Amino acid sequence: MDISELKSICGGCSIRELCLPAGLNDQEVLLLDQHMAHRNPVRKGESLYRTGDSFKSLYAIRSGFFKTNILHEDGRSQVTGFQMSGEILGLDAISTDIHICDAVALEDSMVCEIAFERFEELGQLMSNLQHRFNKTLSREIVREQGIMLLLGSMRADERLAAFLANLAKRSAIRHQSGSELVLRMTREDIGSYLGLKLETVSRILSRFHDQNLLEVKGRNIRIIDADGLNALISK
Amino acid sequence: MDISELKSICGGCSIRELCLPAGLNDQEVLLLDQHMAHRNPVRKGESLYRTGDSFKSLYAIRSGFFKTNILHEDGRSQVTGFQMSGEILGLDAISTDIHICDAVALEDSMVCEIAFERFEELGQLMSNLQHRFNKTLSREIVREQGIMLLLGSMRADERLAAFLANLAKRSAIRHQSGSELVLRMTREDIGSYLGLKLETVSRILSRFHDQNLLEVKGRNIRIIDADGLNALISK
DNA sequence: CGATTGGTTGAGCCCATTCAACGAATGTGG
DNA sequence: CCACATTCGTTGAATGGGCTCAACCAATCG
Repeated sequence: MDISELKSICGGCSIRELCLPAGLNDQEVLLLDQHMAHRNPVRKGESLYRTGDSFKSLYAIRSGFFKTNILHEDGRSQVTGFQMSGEILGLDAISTDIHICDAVALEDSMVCEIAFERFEELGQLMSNLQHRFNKTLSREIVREQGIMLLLGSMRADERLAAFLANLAKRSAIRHQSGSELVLRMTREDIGSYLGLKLETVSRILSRFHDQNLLEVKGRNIRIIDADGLNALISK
Repeated sequence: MDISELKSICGGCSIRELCLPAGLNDQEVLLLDQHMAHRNPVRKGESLYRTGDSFKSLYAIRSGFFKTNILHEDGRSQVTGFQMSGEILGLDAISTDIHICDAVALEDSMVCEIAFERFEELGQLMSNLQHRFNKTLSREIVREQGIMLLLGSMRADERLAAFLANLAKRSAIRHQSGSELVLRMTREDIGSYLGLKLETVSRILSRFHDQNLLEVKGRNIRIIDADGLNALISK
C-alpha cells in the first residue's frame, strides 16, 4: 500500500458516483480527496451533529444510515429525512451557519467530512464540482417538495406505500435488494416522517400484510406485490 | 439619463438587498447587471413557466406575487409556495433542467431574468456571489422543512396562524404593513398549500374573526391580535 | 430477574372532510 | 344596461379517517 493510497478517500470508494465526486474526472477527484477526511465511526444512536452546533463541514455517508430530526421550540419534533450511503448531511445548515436539526445514526456508520469553506474554494477551482453541487442542493429542494405533496394530499396508506417504494428504490440503486428491506428506524420515526402516529403506521403495515402486499416481521419487510403498492400511490 | 443608467437593472433596484445581488459591492452588482434582463410583464393568471418547460433561466421577482404549483401524474396538485418581490423562481429546476412546477402570477408582476449558465459563470468569477447563492438554495431547503413540520404536526388553526404570521413578516420586511394583508390567492390556494380543504380555511378564518384575532373582509385581512396568533403556533 | 423499549391491536372520539345550499362579486355578450 | 354564467367564499349537517387512550406482548439489557 503506497502513500497515495493512504490518502485516497473518494478515489477508491465504491459509491463515489452517488456522492459528491459524481461526474468528476480522476484529476478532479484527486483534488477533492485532498480535503476530504474520514471521521471516527458514528455509533448507532449517536449524533453526528445536533441542533445549535455551529456549521463547519458537510458530511458524506460512506456507510450506514441516519435520520435528521428537527426540534421545534415548543417541543414538537419531526423527522425530516432518512439518509443512506452517498447522501450528504448538513445542506440545510449552509443558510444559517448553525445546524437546525440533529443527525442521528440509526446503525453504526462511517462518514467522510469536508470543511465547507474548503469545499467552496474547490467549487471556485472546478466549475464542474460547483455545477454538480448546485444540482445536489436543488435535488434536495425537489425531494422535500415530494414530502410536502405526500403530507399535504395523501392518505395514510398512500404515504406508507410511497415511503416503502422510495426506500426500496434507493436500496436497489445501492446494489442491495429492492424487495427485502430492513427498516433501521422505529415505527415512531416513520410516523413522524410521514405525519402519522406510530399506531397508525403499525396498523397499516398489518393491513398491507393482510392484503398480501408485504411480509412484515418486525423491522424486516419483504415487498411481495410492488405493483399493488405503486397502484396505491398514484391512484 | 445616461446609457449606463439604461442598462442598470439591479443597480437602481430598491429591493436588491432582498434579491440575488444581496451582499455584493457596486462593482459586482455591475457585473451581474450585464447579464440580467427585464422580461415582459407577467399578467395576473399567466404562467412564467410551466411543468415540463426546459429550464434556462432563474427569475427574480421585481414586483408582484406568484404561486408555484406542482402537478402530480394522477391529477393531484399542490401549491408549494407563494413568492413575493426579491424572491427567486426556478431553483427547483436546477436539478433536472426541466421545470417541475408551474409559476403562476397572482397579480400583474415584473420579473428579472438571468440565464442560469451565465449565472454559474458569474459564480466562478465572484466567490461572494456563489457563496450567497449557496445560502439561497439552502434557505429554500430550510423553508420547505418548515412546511413539512407544519403539514406533519400542526392542527388546521395552527397552520393558518403560521401562514398568516409568515405573510405578515415578509410584507413588513418589504416596507408594507405587517398587519394589513391583502391575500392575492384564493382560499383553495391557501388550503392546497397548507394541506387543508378550502372550506376548512374559510371556517377557521371566520373563527379567528369571532375570536377577535383578525378582521376578515374577503381577501383583506387585518391582524388585530398578533400575540394571540403567535400563541396558537407555538402552543 | 425486573425494567425498559418497541410493537400490535382494540374501542371510542374528534377534527377535518364531504356534500350541499346559498350569497357576493365579477365578467360577458346581447 | 341588464341577464346570465362563472368564480369565489361562507356556512350547515353528516361522515369518516386517523388519533387518543389503553392493554398487552416480545425483545433487549443491565
